[in-house]
Amino acid sequence: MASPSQGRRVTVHDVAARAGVSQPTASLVLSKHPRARVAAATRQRVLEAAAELGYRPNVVARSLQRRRSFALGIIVPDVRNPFVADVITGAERVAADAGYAVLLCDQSARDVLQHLEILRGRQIDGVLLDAVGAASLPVDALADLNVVLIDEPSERWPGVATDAISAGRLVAEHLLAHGHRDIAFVGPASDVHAFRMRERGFVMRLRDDGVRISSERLRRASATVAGGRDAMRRLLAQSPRPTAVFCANDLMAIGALKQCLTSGLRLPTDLSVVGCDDIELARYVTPELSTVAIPARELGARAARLLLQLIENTSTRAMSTRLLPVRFIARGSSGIAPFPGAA
Amino acid sequence: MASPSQGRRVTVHDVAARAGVSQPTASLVLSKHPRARVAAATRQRVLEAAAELGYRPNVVARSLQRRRSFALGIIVPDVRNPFVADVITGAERVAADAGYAVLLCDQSARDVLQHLEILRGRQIDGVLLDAVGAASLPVDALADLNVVLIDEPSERWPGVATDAISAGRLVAEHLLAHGHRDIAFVGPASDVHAFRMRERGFVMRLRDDGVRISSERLRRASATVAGGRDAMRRLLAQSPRPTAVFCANDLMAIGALKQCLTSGLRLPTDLSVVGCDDIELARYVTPELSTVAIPARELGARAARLLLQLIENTSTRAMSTRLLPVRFIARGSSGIAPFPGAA
DNA sequence: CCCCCTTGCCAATACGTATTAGCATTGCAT
DNA sequence: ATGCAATGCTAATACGTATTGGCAAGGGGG
Repeated sequence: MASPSQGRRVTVHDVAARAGVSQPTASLVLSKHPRARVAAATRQRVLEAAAELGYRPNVVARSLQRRRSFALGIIVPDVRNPFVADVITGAERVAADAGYAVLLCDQSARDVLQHLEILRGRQIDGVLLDAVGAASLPVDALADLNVVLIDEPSERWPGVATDAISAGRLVAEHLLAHGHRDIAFVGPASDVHAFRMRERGFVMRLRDDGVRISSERLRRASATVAGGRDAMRRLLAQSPRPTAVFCANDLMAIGALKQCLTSGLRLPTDLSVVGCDDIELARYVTPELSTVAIPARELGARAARLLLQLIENTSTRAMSTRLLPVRFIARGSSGIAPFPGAA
Repeated sequence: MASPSQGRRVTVHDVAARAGVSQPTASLVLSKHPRARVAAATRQRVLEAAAELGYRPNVVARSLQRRRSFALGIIVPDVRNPFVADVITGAERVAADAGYAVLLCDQSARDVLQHLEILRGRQIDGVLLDAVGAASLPVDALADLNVVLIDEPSERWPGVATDAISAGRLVAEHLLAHGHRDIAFVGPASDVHAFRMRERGFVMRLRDDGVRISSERLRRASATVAGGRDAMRRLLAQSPRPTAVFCANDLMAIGALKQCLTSGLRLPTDLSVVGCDDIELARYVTPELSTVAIPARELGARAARLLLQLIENTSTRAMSTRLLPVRFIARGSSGIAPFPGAA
């Protein structure tokens, strides 16, 4: 059994010695594909010795030799965003099942370029980039790295994304169908593709019906509850106020919704608020938040699978970024537009 | 400048060659304490060569030699819990500033023991265990590892914790002061210390005032919104129903609160609900959630700092688990007990 | 002027694993 | 018997860095 806590860990050499074979032979048995040229009896002895000594391979040494670390990095804007947490969960699960470790790289701790340098130094096998403005990175920032972009389609790197344009469009259609014409949008100023596309899909679909969003109604805010709250405060100070507001993610929407209640408005009677992501808590605010369901876990899981394929070169160079479908979910925070001139 | 993307990365040997010194000398300059015995001119040449070649040390090789990986593991129950995400954020920040990478180990991907084995194999320098029932682990599971327990005081391992007993007590005092006598508790069945202590502080303080929680009023549920919602559904099915409910964390409280609204109850008129953690969203549900503020970021940050001290042996064997203070926050979800017999 | 001590550098080795090339041994067909 | 291929193992080396011990050169005190 495992030796209690000897000062020194047990290595292949120890196993080899106990099994009465050379180190390479032990290594062959313990590391390689099972079809390696080793006699059955020998293999048996090595495996027994390893078990008896409680041998655990030293991944660091293995990494040095194989020039592979069996670890992935995942760079995210902020773990505290529930959507991001879901993506991470999906990715970590897949990575773990494949025997890979996950290095968490939060942009609130270091910026992207620093994270990338660190990951390079650690001989990381691949990197997942979630909602990083990859387009705005220096050209060679991702050079010679296995990279999968999450929610950011690109010609240059493979990725997995959601159908963000549709997300925006679905919200627009919902609001138009409920008679809204004076509509506001709240979104981050970032160059994150998913946010930009949600906005674009939204704006374009509205335009198709002759509805324009005035610059007053277009509010930039950080992608957090506080950001949504502040943006909504500004919107409510306008007269007349819009009859509907689309926030680019649920956190902002929840902040916006809260601000409405604080200001004494009733939802959806006085105003409709719609978010995007369908984080779990969207169902738990009052009124429940209308939103667009984005398969976050699935997104993370697929991204991780794609990255593993790239790493293991199983891929047929499948650079095609497939778009995961999204689905509008009508809940209580949105409804029929109030009679014009009510503000 | 950095070479674009040569097949081979630049090593100390390359730097040494370009600087016209031996590899050990280059290594000496590039790795060691600045007071190493190297002539100023030589050091200068090496540094220049390194800069010109864009040298980045290979952390894997360094780890093998130093038997240190400059990486920490953090084992958490679930990244998707906002409280946990906050802890992680605090810890990662400190780790990053000290040059350590963070391996995320979510129990939804692997169980604790597996994570620990993986971390061992990676020659991890230390492990943060957040809300893991460390007491229930096999005795030698943490042997020869640098470990800091988060929110789980122990004689055997150093840790950082919050004053969970006080958290429970404060809630009890709040409810008692508002005239509540028929009180329920919702908490997980887990052996996580913080949860147990919140419960104990709560129950004991109530008992001091002669208030007991009947077994009917003591609901076990998973520490999620869904768990809180279901538990509350059960409580509301009881007749009479309690006048106040304390949920062991905010997620459960938000679920419980939502269930009340769904059932047509008004808060806090008909029922008081109190949570614990003060996650950001507690302020954004309606009514706003009364809760106990727990300094999650600080918790993570301190834990990481303590762990780094252990690793670098700077510590004066400070095993004393200090309790971070907590603070009750009264918001709209709790108030004066309804007139007895209203249910 | 010699000795010793300091300073500055390098040769050799270690860390633990994986891989390559090659040496015996065996079995089989000629 | 003899050549040849397959089989089973090992010696040697590599991965990139850090460390140990020691060798030369220089400087100061006797």
